Amino acid sequence: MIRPTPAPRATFQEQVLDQLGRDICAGRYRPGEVLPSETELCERFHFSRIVIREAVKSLAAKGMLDVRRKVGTLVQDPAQWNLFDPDIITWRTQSSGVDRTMSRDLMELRRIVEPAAARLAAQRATPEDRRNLRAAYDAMVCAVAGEGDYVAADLAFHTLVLSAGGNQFVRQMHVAMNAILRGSFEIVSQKPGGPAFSLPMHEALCRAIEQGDAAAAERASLVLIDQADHDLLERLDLGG
Amino acid sequence: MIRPTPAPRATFQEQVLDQLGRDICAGRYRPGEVLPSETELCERFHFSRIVIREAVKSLAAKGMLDVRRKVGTLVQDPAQWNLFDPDIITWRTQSSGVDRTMSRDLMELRRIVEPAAARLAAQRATPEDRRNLRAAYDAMVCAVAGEGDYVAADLAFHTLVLSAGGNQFVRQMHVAMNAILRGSFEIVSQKPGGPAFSLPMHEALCRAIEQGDAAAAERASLVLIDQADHDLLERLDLGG
DNA sequence: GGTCGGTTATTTGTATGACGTATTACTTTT
DNA sequence: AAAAGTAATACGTCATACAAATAACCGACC
Repeated sequence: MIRPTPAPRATFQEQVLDQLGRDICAGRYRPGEVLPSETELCERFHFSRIVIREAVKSLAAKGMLDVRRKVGTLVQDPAQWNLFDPDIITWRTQSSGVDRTMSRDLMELRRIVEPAAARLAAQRATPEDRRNLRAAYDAMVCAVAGEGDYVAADLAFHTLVLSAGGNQFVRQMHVAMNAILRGSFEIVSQKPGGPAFSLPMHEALCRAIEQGDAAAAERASLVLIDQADHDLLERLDLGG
Repeated sequence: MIRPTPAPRATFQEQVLDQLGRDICAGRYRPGEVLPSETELCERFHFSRIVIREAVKSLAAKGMLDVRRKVGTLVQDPAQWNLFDPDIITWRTQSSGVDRTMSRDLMELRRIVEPAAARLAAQRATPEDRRNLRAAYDAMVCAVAGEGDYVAADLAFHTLVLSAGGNQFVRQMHVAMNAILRGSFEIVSQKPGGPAFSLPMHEALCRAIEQGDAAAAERASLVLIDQADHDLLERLDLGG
């Protein structure tokens, strides 16, 4: 379901944006370097200046580039990038396959945010949130039974947990979180009995949020994270 | 030190970008609405299409707009915006003066992230990080003694705490965090003896990180947050 | 010799006019 | 009434030209 290349007939700007974004995330242009001049990029891509300029502007808006007259467009230090930007996350995960540092940072982020999000969800989830969460859990059960995509169902469940607390900044992190969750769930789904084993704790988390039990929700979330970290570290130590 | 209007001779695109960003954050264009067409915006701003288009592209890159052929450019739902984008944070804080929901969400975010960041900092800060942190604390002491800007010094200190853990995603949140910290510190700095009162707990946090005592760092951070929340809630209840 | 000041070259910024293209909405036909 | 065709519309792209900022160079003067 992932589309490695840009949509077949996206606009030219989108194609250039995607290519440059990938190039930078893959390190083909390094921080501090200057990109080729607009005219040179025009020649390379065989597009007009407008197309190149608007792509560059988009990357600058994401904090990846700093464009200055007479000097050119500089690649910014990754600390300046909008790391929660969905495009940047996509490019980074596709290019370097989520490098070791990013994996560690994302695992830490999850451990910091998800239990707190579960707490908030238990305290504040609306009836609709609770229904959606239960529906997402049911979809996971179906997936385990062979009906549907397990990884997608698990991702949807965790995204809902982040949303249900009603905190806009917590919800915003779901794209970044998905990057590490996906890796984790793919490992689980490849283990014989992996998905089935993870179901009970998801059920516990779902029930705790439904019943408004913040402490139980936080505990359940932490157990899931312990399991996931165990799986991921195993894979990382093997040089995955 | 805050510049309410765009820099006097910024490029035209930057002026338009800034104006449109402000307009959207202030609710003068609501989610789901379509912006005026490019030609109409040209007339309003008295700039050429290129200027308008590049400004719109930048906003689209930040997730605020969705531009479609034949239909126009739609204002996206705030859930789609890159809420951690520095520009968006600036526009939101300047336009609505940090509304109640945003304040609540930022306070929660701080309570979730900062104690964990303090933990990480205690565990992993480099010698340079520790020196910088101590220097920032010393600057706060000077500010309390009348030498310098207390709010700026306090902001710098907390930014360093977020950075010292070495987690790129945690560090990235410092701009959002500053939005709520600034409000908090301004209250403190207006209270007689407020800054002086807050110094000892900052010292404790600084020392805990220097000594690698993660639990103490987390505790100190939480105490500071309790104090800040108390101040902020007091102000909010007064309809601030 | 070194510093100051002006000149030049390079790179992005802006303007204009024209045409391409996707998509909605309307109209016509069956 | 449904389907097919058509027209209108708003963004997408191109080519060219010139403006403006600024880094780098060079010469004059102290």
